[in-house]
This record gives sequence, C-alpha cells and structure tokens, in this order.
Amino acid sequence: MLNRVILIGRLTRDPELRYTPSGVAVTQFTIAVDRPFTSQGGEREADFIPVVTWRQLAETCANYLRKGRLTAVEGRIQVRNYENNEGKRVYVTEVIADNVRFLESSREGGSGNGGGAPREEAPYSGGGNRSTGNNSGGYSRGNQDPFSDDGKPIDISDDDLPF
Amino acid sequence: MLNRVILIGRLTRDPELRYTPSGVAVTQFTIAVDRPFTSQGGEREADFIPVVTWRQLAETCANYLRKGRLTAVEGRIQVRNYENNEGKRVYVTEVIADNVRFLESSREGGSGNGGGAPREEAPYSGGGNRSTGNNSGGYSRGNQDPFSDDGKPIDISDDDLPF
Amino acid sequence: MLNRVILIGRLTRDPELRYTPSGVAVTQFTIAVDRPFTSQGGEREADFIPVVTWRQLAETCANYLRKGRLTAVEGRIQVRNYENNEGKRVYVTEVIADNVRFLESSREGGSGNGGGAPREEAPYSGGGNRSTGNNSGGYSRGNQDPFSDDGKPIDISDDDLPF
Amino acid sequence: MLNRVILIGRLTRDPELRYTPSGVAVTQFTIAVDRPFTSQGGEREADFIPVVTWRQLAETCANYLRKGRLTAVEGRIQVRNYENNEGKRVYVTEVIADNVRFLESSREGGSGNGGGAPREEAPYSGGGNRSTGNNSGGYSRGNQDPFSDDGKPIDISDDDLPF
DNA sequence: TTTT
DNA sequence: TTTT
Repeated sequence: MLNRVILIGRLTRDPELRYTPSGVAVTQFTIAVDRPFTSQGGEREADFIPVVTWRQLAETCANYLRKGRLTAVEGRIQVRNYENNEGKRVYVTEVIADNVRFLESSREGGSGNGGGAPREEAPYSGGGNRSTGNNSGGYSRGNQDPFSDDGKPIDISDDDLPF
Repeated sequence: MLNRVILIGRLTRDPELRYTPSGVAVTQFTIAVDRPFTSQGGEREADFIPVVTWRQLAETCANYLRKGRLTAVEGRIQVRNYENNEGKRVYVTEVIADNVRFLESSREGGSGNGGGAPREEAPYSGGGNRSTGNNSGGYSRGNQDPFSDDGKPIDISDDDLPF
Repeated sequence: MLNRVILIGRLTRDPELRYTPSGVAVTQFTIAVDRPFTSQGGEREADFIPVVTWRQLAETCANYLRKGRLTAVEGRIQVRNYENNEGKRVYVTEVIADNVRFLESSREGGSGNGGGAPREEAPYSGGGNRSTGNNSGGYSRGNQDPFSDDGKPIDISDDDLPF
Repeated sequence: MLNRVILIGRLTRDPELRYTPSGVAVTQFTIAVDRPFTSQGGEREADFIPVVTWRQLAETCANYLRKGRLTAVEGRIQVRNYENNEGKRVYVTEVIADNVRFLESSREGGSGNGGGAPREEAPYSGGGNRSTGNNSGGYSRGNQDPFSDDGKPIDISDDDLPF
C-alpha cells in the first residue's frame, strides 16, 4: 500500500543498459551501502543492493553513473520470483528506482576509474550477473528482470513496465 | 551510507518470535504490500517483504501483530548471504525494522482470525521457513538470521545485534 | 536535490477543496502526528502538519478523507514565503503530497462524525484559514497557496502546479 | 504516529552551535534543496529548510559541516509555535535530525569557503537568526528552540530533548 | 507458502 | 483553531 526506499551508496560496477524487445531501456546496477555500525570483528560492513531503472532514467543512469560514484536512489522494493532450472523457486529482491541523484560529478571522487565525460553509447558490459544456470524464466508472473543468464535481454513486453 | 525503508501492508501470517542463545528476542514476519498498479492481466499484485525485529520491539510485535493486520514498518534493507548445502551462495534480503506501527487495533478489521487480546506467551510456531536443505550457515559473515532449517533458533551471539 | 516526507496521522478537520481560476483542484488539510515521546509533563504531544494536494488526488482526498481519519501522506516539504500586510516576510511550510493512503475506511474508526459515503460535492467550508489580515499575496514568487484570507480561491495559474 | 523526512541539499551558511543551560549541545542550520522542476519563468527554485540537531550529532555537525557542503539529513518534521511580542501566535517548522551524512569531504566541492580541516572549537557565530522582536517565549509547550532573539541560548532543560 |  |  506504501513502499518507499531511499539509499545513498556507491556503485559496485558500471551500470548495465539493455533494451526490451520493444525498445524500452532498462539499466541495472548495484549500490554498496555502508552499515551504520561495524561487525563484532570491528570490520565495516555494507549491504549490496540491486537497483533497476527504466526508460529515460535508465539511459541517464547508463550515461552518467560509473563504478564507485556516490549516488542517491529513491524507489520501491520489488520481490519477484521464478522457477530455476532445477525446479526450485528463487526469490529476487530489487529496488525499482524512480529517482536517482548523482552526488559526485565526473570530475571528483570515484574509485580511480579514469572516467570523465559520459559515454555516448553505453557499450555492452558482458555476462557475469548474479544468476546461474542456463535457464532464464523469471517472468512467469509479469515481473521485470531484463537479464537472462547469457547476458542478453530476454523477452519482456512494454506491459511489464512498472509505471 | 543511508538506508531507509517505509512500508505499509498486511501480515501474511502471525509473526514468529524466537530467542538467541543469549536470550535476545527476535521476531520475523512478512508483509504484503500492494503495488500501485495492476499487472497487464489486470490483476492486483503485491510484494511480499520479509521483516525482522529485535529485542523489545520483537516482543511487542509478537504480542500485538496478527495475520492480516495493516501495519507500517520503518527500517533498513539488509542483504545477507550464505552458502547452501549444495555449495551455492544464496542471497536473502530483509527489512530490519526499528519502528513498527499497528494501524489496526485488535478490535477492528483483520482477516477473521479470531484474535482479540494479545497473547501473553507467543507460542512456538514451528518449522516452515524459507530456507531449504539441512544446512544452516547464513552467519558466516556476522549477519542476522535467527532461523535454522529445522525451525529451531540457531547460534547467534548478542554481537550480531544490529543496534 | 532530494526531498521526501512520509507521515501517518489523523486529519484535524475535514479537508478543504478549492479550484484555481483555470479550474485545477487543490485540497488542503492538516494531519496530527503523535510524537514518539511524551513531554516532560508526561503529556502526549503531536505535530500539526499542513498538507496540500493537487488535481485528481485533491478531488479524491476531498471525497474520501474526513476529520479524525488515519491517513498516510507521502510528498515533499515546501517552504514558501510572502510579505504580509505589515511588510513582514512570513514563512509557510507545507507538505506537497503526491501519494495519500486512506488507512481507515468510512465504516470504521473516525471521530464520531456521522460520515459514511463520500460526499459527491465537496461543499464550501468557509473562512478560517491560518493567515490573518486582509492582504493576500503569498504568490509573489510563483508558490502555491490556493487560500486567500476571505476563504475565496486566489489567482493562481496552471503554471503554479508542482508536477 | 510516523514522521520521517529525508533531504539532500547544501548548507546556506555555516552551522550554529549553542548549548542549553544544562550544557546540551544543539546545532541549527538551513539546507537548500533544489526543487525537481523549474518555475514558470524557467528559474531553478529551492526550498530552504531549517534543521536542528542535538547532543553528539550537534557537535559533529558543527565540526564538519560548512556553508555550501552537500549533505543528507534524516529526521522528523516538528512544528512548534509561540506567541510573539505582538501577542500573535507564530508557527515554526523544523526538521529535527537524527542522522546527518556529509556527502562532501572538506577537500572537494563546497562554495569557495576556504574551509579545510574541521574547526576544533566551534566559535560563537553571533546573532542574525530568523526570529524578530525582543521576546523569546517559544517554549511554553515543551518545544525545542535553542535560539532566543538576541542570539543567546535560552532556558531549556534536558527534559526538552527529543530523544 | 502469501495479506485485504 | 487542532486528531485518536
């Protein structure tokens, strides 16, 4: 009935821009948010939270965000689930963002990632997302996960868009 | 660096109260939060979001919350991970709540679950949590999951407490 | 750069619906939000926070909200200022809401205000708003306050709309 | 019943640290938060939102925040009121912060305010707050306003502390 | 495994 | 001017 999340943290990698078959942009990235306390061993800990953006916001994020950049994200928690190739139901929790603020310009900060001007075309960043196995699924219930296991966009229609 | 979540929804079941070996109370429940739009098929959808509370708040939740009750939850997103018994890393996302508001008193609303006065002793609710297999783990990195696979509290020290 | 507010409380009066000259609906109400602690004298205290909604949401609020109803409000803080008739600058802080949830249906709760079905036409609720003096102003800087001192809508154009 | 605010913006001045008679630290500053749209004239607009912090957080803010610094603030809206010297009731809305994040270190950004290392002793910054007249009041109802009209801390007890 |  |  009400579902609001606000996060401030740093990108763990460059964002990944894809397109649905009908041409809608969708970008995924993970932000590391430091916890407000240290573990019993005295180490700083962080939560690594997956974020998804759609449409215009997806393209802006792909153009301006880079690994290590401090970023504010506003959105809602979404929990989707799919059956994996072993017939087991897998739950995936993501933040569907509707507002992203770039708290560091390309000039400053960051994690030594050269960086500089925004890239005009977000190049394909290759495989390596969190899921495993050769299945895909994940959309049996109208949810949004643009990422198949081989790193190619999977089949989603515009009707899957969250707003 | 900043991690804030606010949810309003309904409990999908009665909450489960457990205690850590050192006697700290911890309560888990899931709230169903209706999405602000319907799916392409016109059906209402919801996200089912797991919530964890600790200490005094855990006991208050166990005493006053019941299945179906409208509830506001404030907290932070926590992502923990553990290796399951097949050697695969499993990610679990929960909201660690520090503020819970009961938006329906025991008198009104609810889902016809008898209910009424708060129970004085939260009875043990037994098995059936989300994890599978006979392992346990989940705490290799100082994270908080009080629930083992056989429904018994697992070994956590007070140092695991989030605040 | 980011400005987000979430409140849960009760209406102190029925909401007031007005229209701008160009016909845009705008509704104002105040919600009382209990503080999480008591004063030194042991009394419960509350903050009384003015809320403004626009367009479709304004009409829905006017139709379904009533004095005493428990309500969740999501929006942003807006601070506008104007020069009053004594030449003094007055600051007004309001929450401009973009999401309002009715946590009590007309059936239950409420403050014994008869109530029941939503009114089809929100009747004119007359004077008595917060400002004083016979001036009006308040819009010298493109801000939104639809309420003049004599209880009549003042001159705002569609361009004043916040979204 | 629930009252949560999250803001990201820049300080309009250096923060002002004061102490209550019993020695509790309290710091006030204003942050400018750009609106998500431009006015009809195409100008960027901002809301100027007063923030109050207490105790340890007050001292940290006084030591590390400076004019122009990008800052995240988490807290609750508080509306207090007092009778001014003309016998008129004045309403003051502030954000009582319980979490402040410094999004720019002393090295980078800022508004050319020399700056650098945190000051060890927050010097008295003198008069010039928003209130006017020679009265004071403002605390008849157990509210927290550490600022009297002549810029000196006024009489508040520890009991006025919000948490 | 899901709530109204 | 304030709600339960």
